Amino acid sequence: MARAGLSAERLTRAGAELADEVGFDQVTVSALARRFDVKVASLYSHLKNSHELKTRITLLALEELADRASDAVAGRAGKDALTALANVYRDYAREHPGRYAATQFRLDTKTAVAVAGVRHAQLTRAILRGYDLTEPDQTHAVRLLGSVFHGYVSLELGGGFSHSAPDTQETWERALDALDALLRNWPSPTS
Amino acid sequence: MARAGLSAERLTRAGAELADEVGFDQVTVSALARRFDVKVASLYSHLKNSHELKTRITLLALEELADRASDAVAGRAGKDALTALANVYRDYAREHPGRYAATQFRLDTKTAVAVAGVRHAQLTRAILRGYDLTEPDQTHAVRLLGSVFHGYVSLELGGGFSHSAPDTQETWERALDALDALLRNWPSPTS
DNA sequence: CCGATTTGCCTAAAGGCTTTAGGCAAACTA
DNA sequence: TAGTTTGCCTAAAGCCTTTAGGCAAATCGG
Repeated sequence: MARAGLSAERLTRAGAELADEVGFDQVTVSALARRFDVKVASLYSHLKNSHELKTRITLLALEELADRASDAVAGRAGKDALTALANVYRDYAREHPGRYAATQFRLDTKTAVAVAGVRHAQLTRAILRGYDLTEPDQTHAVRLLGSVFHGYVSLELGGGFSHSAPDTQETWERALDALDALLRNWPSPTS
Repeated sequence: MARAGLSAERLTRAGAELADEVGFDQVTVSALARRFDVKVASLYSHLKNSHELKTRITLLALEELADRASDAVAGRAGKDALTALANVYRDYAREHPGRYAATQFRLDTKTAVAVAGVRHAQLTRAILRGYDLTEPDQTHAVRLLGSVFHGYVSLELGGGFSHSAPDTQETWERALDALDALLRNWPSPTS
């Protein structure tokens, strides 16, 4: 009986594709086995359990996203960089909804979160070089940008801005205008 | 054999409590049956299926949240209202993580989304009366505020701002300062 | 080239969750 | 109080996860 050539990597990639097709929480070990035309138990030689599969997909997505983001901000600054980074997140979520959903998966491996999370934070921090912010404002700004990107993308993906006027594309552009203006003129604490 | 006095409402409330205790996606018909010390099949007289249970919990959470938000913005304006509204979302998420997670549950009943979503949008719109924005900027601002609130709360809840300095409370305050400044000085399109 | 070992996928089976069908007794209703 | 409705039950089927143990294919040492 010929071997299927399974491996944790192949399973993870296939799982990511599956997630994009049917949704991240429909990704199951069974479904993946069907996709490889293999018995379910066979996957357990490569994966500890269902949770590990999801974790791996999450990490894959976070890395892909960070790779794209790195490329996008390279050689850009200021609003140009801001827009490029923002669009990476938005486009990735639209192209790969399942993988994007995976990035919201709660990772228990604290270190894994750290590794992936830190890389994204650093990218965001990089685009702030074009603006005149010092610590701790820079950190506040990183968090705010992360919130806006993630929040917008999630709401749009989830149908939160249900097809009403004006166009969401326009809102997106105006939101980036607004963030740019904000970063160029960051307010001091009210206290 | 004494009756347990089940009903869709009681099950929904208990489901919401369960969600806060063990997480929204651990809410199962079985777990709920155990909680009422009743056989699983009994719940199917009150609920069409597992999906309906989750949908009901979602709607419950959205309403609770909107109720709190209504109270909070009543009689306030400008930054005061902005802060009050923002804190409602954040506090609710912290007090009721499971219910808050439920609000992200994808509702298929388009009308239900509409009902709940519209109410929240209107509340956000209400606080914008204290600022000088006209359409379509008002809508853009509503969406931006929604994104920030949702994005921040999700990331904080998911451990995205992993216990690093500076304090997330400080970031939250500075983010609200920033949004206030932005709304008082909303930029015109770049184009 | 071949026997020994490792590795990969398989069968088998147990346990959990969902959902449907049909039954009996408690609670309304007249 | 008799009849009807309603609520919870037992039973059973189907799908998913996970573990245990087996056989054959791939790999390696002589």
